[in-house]
Amino acid sequence: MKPPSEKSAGRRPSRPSYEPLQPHEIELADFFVRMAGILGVPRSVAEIYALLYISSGPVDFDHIQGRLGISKGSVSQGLKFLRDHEMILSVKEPGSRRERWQPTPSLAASLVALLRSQVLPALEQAQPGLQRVLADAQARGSQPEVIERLIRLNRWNSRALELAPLLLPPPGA
Amino acid sequence: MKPPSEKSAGRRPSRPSYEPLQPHEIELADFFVRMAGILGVPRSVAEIYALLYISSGPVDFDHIQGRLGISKGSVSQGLKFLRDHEMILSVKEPGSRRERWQPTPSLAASLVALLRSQVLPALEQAQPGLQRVLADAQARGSQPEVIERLIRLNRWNSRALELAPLLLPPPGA
DNA sequence: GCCTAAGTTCAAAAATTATTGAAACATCAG
DNA sequence: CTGATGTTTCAATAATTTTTGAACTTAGGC
Repeated sequence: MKPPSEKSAGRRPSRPSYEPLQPHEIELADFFVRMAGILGVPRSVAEIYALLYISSGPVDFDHIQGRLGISKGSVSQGLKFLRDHEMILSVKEPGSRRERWQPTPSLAASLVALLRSQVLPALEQAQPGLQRVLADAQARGSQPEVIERLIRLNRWNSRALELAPLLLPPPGA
Repeated sequence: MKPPSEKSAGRRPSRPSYEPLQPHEIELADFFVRMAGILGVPRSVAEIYALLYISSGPVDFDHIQGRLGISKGSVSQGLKFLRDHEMILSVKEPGSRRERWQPTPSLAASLVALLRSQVLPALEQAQPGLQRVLADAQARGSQPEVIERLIRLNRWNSRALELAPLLLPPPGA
């Protein structure tokens, strides 16, 4: 059913063969997967983050692929996502091209950044449109109730855009 | 290309034929669709909400189906979702079985409720698991760094659960 | 109490999103 | 330079989610 003697043996590990996640690691991964799901972040990305989160010290590409049992492509894309959202950091070793990854210090900051990156563009892009919708409704003499709703929506949008930069400035700070 | 005289004519509208969304309505719908997308709420649900939001007075089932050009099933499921999350209210007319729908007064409250309904169950279910993961890590003498992370994660979870009821009490208030 | 309008359900189809893996690319140790 | 290692890309496939529509249920007007 499976090729014998996968783990021990003093041979050079040309294809190292990684252990699958342990029960306690799976538990944590499930938690991250669920939370990520709420924001539409794919399972594989959450699993990668969970693995880094519960590992002592930085983890490299092949370990991630091996322990999670996912493809190179998924690992690459998952790391890209986490990198882009500043949720992980790479630690370069001296004599090796290999990158090793660990979570950024603050999960809270990571989450805020992630939310920002999803919500802000939507708010920004919507701004002119929403104003137009309101003007339109006023021009065509819609019911006061509708006008009132649209005014509130515009106010919300503006306030959110004003507040956003305070939450976490885009570059450094 | 299209059957002539769809709109006027004094005939009884046995199959009323509804207008598709106007440009300004589409604009608003797009906004809601994008925002909903962030939380994984389907397009059709967001569209229904947008239609109610921009309409003067309550809207009935057939209007929703007609104006959005979607199936009965989608309308039914969409309304169920919005009902379940207390985002819409029905207004019953006297001599008719037909229900007519309008948004609840506060979109803000609706959003908070929606978030709650997604996040809370995840936090609650995770609680014992996360505690177990931490205990496990301590038992097996993991790196202090990992232990520290897991402690913070547990604290977060607990605090979120404590704070949640304050945000919006489940029944009335 | 029927009978029909109003709405729901749910299995199948369509649409969307995530994952894979092979080929292309980039980088740096030698 | 060069070659092998480490990573990315992306078209194809797999998995998941959403929508449809026809059959079913329910409620209330007559």
